[in-house]
Parts: sequence; structure tokens; C-alpha cells
Amino acid sequence: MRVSRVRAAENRQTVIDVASRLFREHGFDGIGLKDLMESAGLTQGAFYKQFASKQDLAAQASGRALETASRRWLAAAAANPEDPLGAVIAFYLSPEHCGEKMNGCPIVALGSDAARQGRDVKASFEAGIKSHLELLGDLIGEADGEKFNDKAVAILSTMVGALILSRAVNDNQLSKRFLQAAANSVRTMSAGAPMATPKHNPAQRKKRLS
Amino acid sequence: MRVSRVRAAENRQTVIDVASRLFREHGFDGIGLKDLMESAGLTQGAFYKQFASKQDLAAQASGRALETASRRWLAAAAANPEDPLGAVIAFYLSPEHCGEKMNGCPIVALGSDAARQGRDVKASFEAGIKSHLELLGDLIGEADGEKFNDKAVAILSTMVGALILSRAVNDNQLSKRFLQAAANSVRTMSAGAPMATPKHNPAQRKKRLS
DNA sequence: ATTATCTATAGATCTATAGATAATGC
DNA sequence: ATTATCTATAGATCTATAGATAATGC
Repeated sequence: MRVSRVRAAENRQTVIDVASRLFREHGFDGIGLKDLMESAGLTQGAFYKQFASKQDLAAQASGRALETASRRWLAAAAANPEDPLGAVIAFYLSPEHCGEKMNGCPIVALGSDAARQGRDVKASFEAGIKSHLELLGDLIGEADGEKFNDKAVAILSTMVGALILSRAVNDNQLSKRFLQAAANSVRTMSAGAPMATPKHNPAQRKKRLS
Repeated sequence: MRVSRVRAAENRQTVIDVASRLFREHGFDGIGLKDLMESAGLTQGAFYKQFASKQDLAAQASGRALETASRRWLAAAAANPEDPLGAVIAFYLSPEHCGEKMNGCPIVALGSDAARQGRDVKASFEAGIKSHLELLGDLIGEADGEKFNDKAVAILSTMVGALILSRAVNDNQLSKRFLQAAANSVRTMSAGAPMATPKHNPAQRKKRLS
């Protein structure tokens, strides 16, 4: 029954890969260790020689998912040097990505769940999110004084929010509306002047409420 | 043991209220019927006279949470007629809202989970999201040809995404960064010219990748 | 007579652990 | 000898149902 050290390490990677997809599909609480291990071709009993706890696997699977996602952004950008940001927008804010929870962006699939997890899962998300922000900052190519570009921070928020909203509704037309409006908005943001950072809110047109 | 029809109806509302908060705190899969019912002052056995299933309660609790959220947006806007959108931004993109999962925006707390639920839960989200979009459209006060204002759709995406991201990381400074960058971006969006809606992506500055 | 709630329980599933097994690694 | 995986199981929890109870509603 015992396998070689190399094979055990491969098994471990398989479990992490499988979990990174199944957690995205069902949520951290929506799938059990039995199903996770069997999807990786093992039995539940082998779990605790490889991982300290389900939380531990959740953190590692989150890390893996976010690394994969960062690589996908980079690949999309590199594949279209004419318009790298446009390429990222095109794949990220597409109906295909909206329909593909299991292999899609883990921030979208598990963002709400991550807020309820422990520090280790959040640490994985944080590292992946920072990596996304750095890549986006490069694509925009504007440096402001801060560590991360303010526009990149806003753009990531828009893209993540749009995909989450597009998945939370039944109405397919509304779903696409989120993707399209976000794509237009992100293009406008990236092309426009540096964002103002007013200390106080600018005066706003007064408006009667329904 | 039997209570009056009126009291039973009140109990039912209490369960929905309690569930709308506890689901936001723990996720749909993160809390059981026993804890939900006991938090409402009843026992688990009373559940199925009131609701068809846990899914049923999830849909009703989602509806309740989103209605409460819409009312909160409206109240914030109405309380500051000088700058209604600014008031919504101020409460929504605040560290306090970021820290208050249980009573905060249900799209943020349960958006990722909603994507995994059935049509009934998504229908509740859809109705609430449309209500948010209508209110935002009023605040922006620009009509385009579509049913929902394109800017409103992008702004809601940005606000929801920023709050989800701000809750998914440990780094408190990064967390606030999302809130601030989104606030600035939303103000810029709402003040700026109508968004372009190009059929093809505009040429983008060519950029070397790391 | 009806019924909202209670206690109790069925049957499934969950995380985690224990001990057996058989192949690796020394 | 060590150990990765297996089978088996403990103990808790989950959703849902069944039957008892006691107060309402007619």
C-alpha cells in the first residue's frame, strides 16, 4: 500500500489541484474530505498524512488556485502585446468565464467564503491578489507614489465585482450586462486621466429620491 | 405548545430575520437548522411547518437581506440630499461596513455562495440587485437607452468587488486601499462623461511584460 | 378539530483518529 | 524500520420526518 516518496509528493499535488477546483465549484463547506480524496484517486484515510486539517488544505488549494489565475492573466496579456489589458478584459469578462466556476477566478468563486476563513486562507488570497495588482499595474503602466497603482486597485474591484454579480442572477441578459458595462468602464478607467483623490467628496448634483 | 396564527407569523418573520444575518455571517452551508431555529427562540422541529426546506429559507432570507440593504442605500441617500451618491459611497466603502459581515451588504457576504445556489436564491439576489441598480441610476441621474444605466452597473460592480476584496485579505492597509481606491473611482465614474461603448477595444499602449 | 411547536429519531454525512497492510528506503 | 495508504470507526452534526402535546379557532 505504501508508495514511493516521489509518488506521495505527486499525490499531494494532485489533491491540492483537485481541491482547488472542487472548492471553487462547491465552496469550502460544500464538499467533504471523502469526495475530495476520492476525486484525487485516494481514500479519505490518506488525508491526514498529507495535510494537518481541512483548513490547511483550503489554504494550500487557495494558494494554488490564485497562482494559476495569475498565470492565466499573464498568459492572456503576453499573447496579445498590441493590447494586453484588452486581452485580459476579453477573457476575464466573458460569458465563458462567467459559466466556468470550477476553473475560473478563485476570487470570484470563493471571495465571499474567504472572508469567513482563518488567517491562512486569507494569506493565500492576499498573496494572489497582490500578484494580480502588480500585473495590472504593469499593464496600465502608470506609477503613482503608492505600492500598488490606485487604478489597478479599482480595476480589479470592478472586474471581480462584475463577475460575481453576473453569476448571482438568473437573468442571462443582466448577467452579460455586468460583463459588458465593467469592460467598458475598465477601458475608460485605464485610458483616462489619473484618478482624483479628493479628501472631501466633490459636490454632487442634487437629486430627488423616489 | 401551539401558538396563535399571528404569533406563528411573527415567529416566521423572526426566523427569516435571524437567518438573513446568520447566513451572511457563516454562509449558507456554514450554519445548520438547529442553530438557526434556536437563535430565533424555537426548536429545530418547528422548522418544516414554516418552510419547505433549507433552500426555501435561504431564498427568503436572501430576499429579506437584500431588501434591508436597498432600504439602507435609500436611507443614506435621503439623509444627505446635497450629495446622495457621496453618502452611499461613504457608508458602503467604510472600514465599519468592511468589518460588519452579519449586518452588511448580502451581495458581498453571500455573492460567491449565491452562484452555487438554486434558481430561487438567485431570483432573490436578482430582484435585490435590480433594485440597487435602479436606485444608483436615480442617483447618477443620467438616462441612456437601456433599462439600467451602464454607469450604475459598473459602479455597483466596483463597490461590491472592493468590499469583497477588502475582506479577503489580512493586511489591513491593503483592505482600506480597496475601499479608498473604489470610492475615488466611483466618484470619477459618476462625474465623468458617459462611458464609451466601443465595439472593438481601443488601441492600448503597448507594454512589455515582466 | 386543527395545528404550531415540542421531543425524539432516522439516516446520511462530516472531520478526525486508530490500527492494519504492504511497499519503500536504508 | 519506516511510512503512505487502506479499512474501519468514533463522535459530532446535518436535513428531514414522525408522533406527542397543548393551545387556538371554529
